[in-house]
Order: sequence, then structure tokens, then C-alpha cells
Amino acid sequence: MAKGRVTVIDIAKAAGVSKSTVSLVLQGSPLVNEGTRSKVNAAMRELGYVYNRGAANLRQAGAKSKIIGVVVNDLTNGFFAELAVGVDMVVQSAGFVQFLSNTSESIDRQREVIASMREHGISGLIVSPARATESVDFKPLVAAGIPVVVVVRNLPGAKVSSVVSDNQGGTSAAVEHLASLGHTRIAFLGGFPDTAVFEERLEGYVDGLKAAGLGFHEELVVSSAPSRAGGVDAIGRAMTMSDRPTAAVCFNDAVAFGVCDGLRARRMEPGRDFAVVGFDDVIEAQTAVPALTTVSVDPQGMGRRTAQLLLKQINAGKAEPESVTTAVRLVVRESCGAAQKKAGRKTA
Amino acid sequence: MAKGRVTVIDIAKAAGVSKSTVSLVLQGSPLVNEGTRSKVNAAMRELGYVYNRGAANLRQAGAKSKIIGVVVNDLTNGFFAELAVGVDMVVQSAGFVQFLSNTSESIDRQREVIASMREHGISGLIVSPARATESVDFKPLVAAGIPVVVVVRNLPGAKVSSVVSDNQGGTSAAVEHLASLGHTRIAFLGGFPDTAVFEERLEGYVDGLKAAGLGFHEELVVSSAPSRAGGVDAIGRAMTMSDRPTAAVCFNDAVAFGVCDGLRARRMEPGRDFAVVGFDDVIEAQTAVPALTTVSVDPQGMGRRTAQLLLKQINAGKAEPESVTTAVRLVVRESCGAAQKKAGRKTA
DNA sequence: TTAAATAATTGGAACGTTCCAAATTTGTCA
DNA sequence: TGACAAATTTGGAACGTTCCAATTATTTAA
Repeated sequence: MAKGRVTVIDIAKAAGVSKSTVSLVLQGSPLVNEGTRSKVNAAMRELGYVYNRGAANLRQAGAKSKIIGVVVNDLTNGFFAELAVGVDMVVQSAGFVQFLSNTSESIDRQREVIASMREHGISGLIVSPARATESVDFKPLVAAGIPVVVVVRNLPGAKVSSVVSDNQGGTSAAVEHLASLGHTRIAFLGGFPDTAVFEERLEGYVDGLKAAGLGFHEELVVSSAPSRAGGVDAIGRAMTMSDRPTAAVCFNDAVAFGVCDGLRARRMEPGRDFAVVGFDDVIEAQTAVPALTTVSVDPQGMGRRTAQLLLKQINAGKAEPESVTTAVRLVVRESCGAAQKKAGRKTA
Repeated sequence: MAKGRVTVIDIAKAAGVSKSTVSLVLQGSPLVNEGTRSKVNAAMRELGYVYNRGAANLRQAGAKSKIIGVVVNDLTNGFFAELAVGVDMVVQSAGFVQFLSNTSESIDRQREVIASMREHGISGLIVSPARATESVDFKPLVAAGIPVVVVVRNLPGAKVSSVVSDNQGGTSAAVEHLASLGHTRIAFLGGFPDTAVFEERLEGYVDGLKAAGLGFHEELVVSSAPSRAGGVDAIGRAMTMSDRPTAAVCFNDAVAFGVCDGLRARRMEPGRDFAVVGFDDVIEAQTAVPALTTVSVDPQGMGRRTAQLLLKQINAGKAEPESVTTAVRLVVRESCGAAQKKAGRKTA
């Protein structure tokens, strides 16, 4: 009992049929007689059989491994955790299982992790690439016919599918909204300038200014780490200028929270004395005080979307690279001052 | 090229040796001559060989699958994400790969996920059990000789190892600290009473009161969902009583943040008008305003510790169940009022 | 009834690796 | 130089599954 593993042969013997029949039952083939089927199932239950997927994959030697790999660059960031959960949902319900790994933005780690996943025979890969990932890293995968879809961060040169949110549209909408509230000095705060996401969001910011008939002032763009601490830093620098902004679109919610912290440290109340808008709509955004106006990207939905795309490609055998950008919407809450009945925003 | 997979036989042929030799190289055996080793390695690089772990596992038919399964009950909770990252760190550096899944507190999902992991031949399992998990769920695993360690939430009946934080010691320390600041009406806010963690933390709360020479008053324990919203709710109910508390130890940081929100909604400033202490020391605790005094459990360290324990058991072949409780420490920041120079805490 | 068709079942032969025992090469010492 | 030891290398035979072609049992149609 505690000896060897229970195999199809054991249950074949127990059920008085051949191993082939057992295999048929395992795959739910319609060829097998109802009676034998239940006899076999009973034997399986009896002996505590567990399917050996490794052996099966070996024979099938194909895209049928039922494992899909997911690698994210920062699991501790709620956004990515949420994304992974979204992926897991659809992947799981399609009978696949998720192989999740975290790279912590390390490109070496990413390489290791992907190599390991290949060895395990994943039938598809979803990656939110670490910074500075090069498209060549995915070459071997696509050459081997393994569908890959990158998510969140696009990878210019790579011939793989991608799912990114409408960064440009998001910040553009945020700026227009602030402008409609009467703001004219609107800053863009936080984020590292050398990333595709930053570029897109900044572009949207510029678009928004143009659409609102406002001029672009370079000094109103202040970059920083895309973190809460970075936000504190950015607003600090922004407030030193002579002609201060009265509102800010932030690179992401973490930065926005930092900006709020920084404002309070200066005895200014976000939403009353200064308007701030975030990006991502992390879970804390709605419960924070004040509730954060932000661009909602629904990471979980994005994860689901990504997984669906990947599954489609897996089933299609070999699909064309496809890129989808997911819609985004501005969620107006308190931090931009719009919810306040009083018309006045006081410039500090 | 795009035809069949490259196998050991292919590279054996290319390198002019036998498949056995290639296998030896693969395993880094010292038996093979340096010259042949490099010849083989060259051939592998040349042909783009990828190791087929499935086939290997099949033959080795043992605990050598190099996969360890990790299942958590709520990945979107930063605490668990952090835990998973900690696990991944040590697991990865030991040459294993992590198979992470999320159950969203669904016990059915948990069962599915674990079954799937078994089919894939994991050589060990780390579980943060979903609520209402029964010890019998792990029976088959341990019967099959697969090491299991539960983490965060203990599982009374199960003969498996566990790693939990010193919940009791944590709340006890928190209460004593509040008492030392002069508080006498200290509440315990938030959490579901039917969980082991709640029980332990509550017990610590009682211990702390006793140690400080304060009496236990049942009405000062108000449970709620262990979330931010739950915290708002709990403090709301706490403030309706005639003899109000002046301080609170919260079930976790999420609750603590909710309590802060609720206080502000009542025009009270946490840390000045009311002392609040959290539990977990989530990443936001230090940057929040006011910075949250909390019991730090270092989830990442806990994850590392857990992984180490599991690896030890895997290597030892079959190890005795072992339970470790990880140390915890009170991090005094602003929300309990201690950092303030002025002696006065005003009771509301 | 029987031939033909259909439904169920079944032995191998793979799949890509590791292990074993045995074979081969190389080196050492009298 | 021969004999022995050490260092390398090597063919199968597994591992647990699926697939294929072939066999056997059961219906159906005439």
C-alpha cells in the first residue's frame, strides 16, 4: 500500500479489464460501456488512484500539458496579485493549472523561471515582463510553438501577443476632468521615464492638456520612483516651484497616496486644497481618506482577458500575435475635489 | 527543426557519445571526463536542447520532482503575497520551482488545486488553509509520504507541520504597551471569532490586560470582518458605548486602517485623540498618516522559514511533524500616540 | 441463421529520461 | 610487459501513460 504508486495497471487488474480500457475511462471516451466505466471508477476510488500527468504528457508529447506559466514582475504589488488571480480564474476553469512565479524585476530570475517552466512543459506563458526585458528572451518559446502573451508592459520587437491597458486614454481623461473643474496648473507626478508605461501615460497627459486648451509646461512633469515614497518626494519637489500646480495626475495610485501624505505634511488637505488623481484603482483607493479619484484598470479583468487570449491561442494550435488594449475608466471620488458641493478650490 | 523535440539521443548522436553519458552530464556526475562533458554541453547548446523533467520524474518515480506546491487563501491580500514571495525565494534557490495557487477561501477550490498538484507530482506542499479546512483533507498527502506544512492558520487535528506567528505574544505586548502609556479602557476590535487566529490574538489581549493589572470587559471586544470596512464598523459600534475606550488593539492592519477612517469621520485624529495598534505590519503601515503602530510579523520571513522547513522534510525523506511559531515584535509608530512629546492623551 | 456492421475491448509499441550491470579504455605497479 | 585497478562509457530495461491496429462481443439486417 505505502509501497509503489497505484497505476492504471493496478486498477485494470482490480477491475478485470485491460489498461487500455482504463485509459479510455480516464479520458472520458464515449467508447466504453457504462458498466465497465463505473466498475473502473469504483476501482480507482478504492485504490486511491492518482493520475500521473507527467507520464501522460510524455506520451502525448504535445501542447496538452495543462500547465500554463505566469510570471509577474512584482507579486507584492496588489495590482499584479490581482492580475494573477484573474488569470487563475479562467485558467483553472478551463482545466489548466497555473504555475506562478515572481521575478522581483530581476531579468536573470525571469530567465531562470521561464527556462524552468519550459522544462516542465508549459503549454502557454503569460508574462508581465521585468524592466529591460528584451524581445529576444521569448524567441525560443515562440520558435517552439509555445503561445506567449505579455501583459501590462508591452514589448516592442517581440512577435508575441499583448494585453495592455489604455494608458494614454486614461491620463488624458484624468487631465480633462481636472481641467473641467477649473484647474490650469496640472502636474504629472511620479514614475520612471524610461518605461513604456510612463511614456504612454505622459502622452495621454499631453493629449489631455491639448484637448483642454492648456499649454504643456515641462517643469510640471516630475518623475520619481513609482511608489508611495516616490510620491512624497515628487509632490515635495513640485511645491518648491514659484508657480505651483493646483492639481496632479499621478503615475499610479501608490504615488498618489504618497502625494496625499506629502500634502498633509504641508498642512494641505488632498481633495480640498489640492486635487489628486491616481492610476490603477487599487483596492485601497475607495476606502482611503479621502477616497482616491483614479483611473480604474481592473487588473483582475485584465488577467481574465489575458488568460482567455492565451487559451484561444493554445486551442487554435498556432495563432497570430494579437494585441489588445483594455478599456479604462476614470472613477471620480473625493481626492480631486469634484464630490464637494462648494465650488471653490483654493489654490494654496 | 520545428519538427520533433530535441532529446538526449539527438545530442548523444551529435556529440558522438551514448545517451547514458549525456544523462550523466545532465546530472553533473563527476564520473564523466571533462573533455566529453564540454563536448556534450556544446552539442546541447547547439541544438537548443531543453530538459524534459516529466520524463525524468517518470523514471525516478520519487520525491525528486522539483516542484513544490503553494496554496494560499487570498493572494490579493498583501500579507499572503508577501508570504508567497518569501517561499519562492528559498524554494527557487534550492533549485525547486513553485506552483502557486489561490483558493479565495473556497474549500472546494482548495481541494481541486491540491488534487491537481498531486497529479503533477509535487514533492512538497505549503498551505495557508482556507477557512473551515479540515485536517482530513491532507490525509492522502501524508499517507503518500508527501511533506505538508500549513502556515499562518494552524490545523488542530492534522499530523502535519505548521508555521504560525506568535499571535498571543503579539497582542499581549500591544496591550501592555498601551497600558504603559496610561490607557485603561483598551478595546479589541475586528476579526471573525470562529477562527484560530482570532482566538489566539484575543487570548493575548486578555493576557496583556492581566499583566497590566487591568480588568477584562467583554463589551470592549467587538468583532467584525477582518477588513478595512470591518474596522470602520467596529469602531463605530465601540464609540456608541457610554464608557468609551481610549485605545484599541485591532485584529489586523486592515481593521486598524478602518478604525482610523472611522475615527476621522468622527473628527478624532488617530494617535492624538485615540490610540490604535494594528497587527501584521503590512507595507502601508509605515507610510500611512499617521504611521501605524503594529505588531510586525514579517510575512516574507515567515515564508522563507516555512519553505526551509519543508525543504528539510523533503530532504530528510520523511520527517516528523514539527510546529514552529515565529517571533513577532511590536513596532511603535505614531498611531498609538507614543511618539508624541506631549504627555496628554485626551479621552474623547 | 448468417453476413455484415457496430460496439467494446485489448495487447504491444512508443514517449524521453534514469538506472543498472557490464564493457571498454586508461593508468599503475611490479 | 602483464596483470590489476581505476576511470569512463555504454546498451538495454524500466517508469506510467496514450495511441494504434487488431481482436472479440454484440447488434442489426437480410
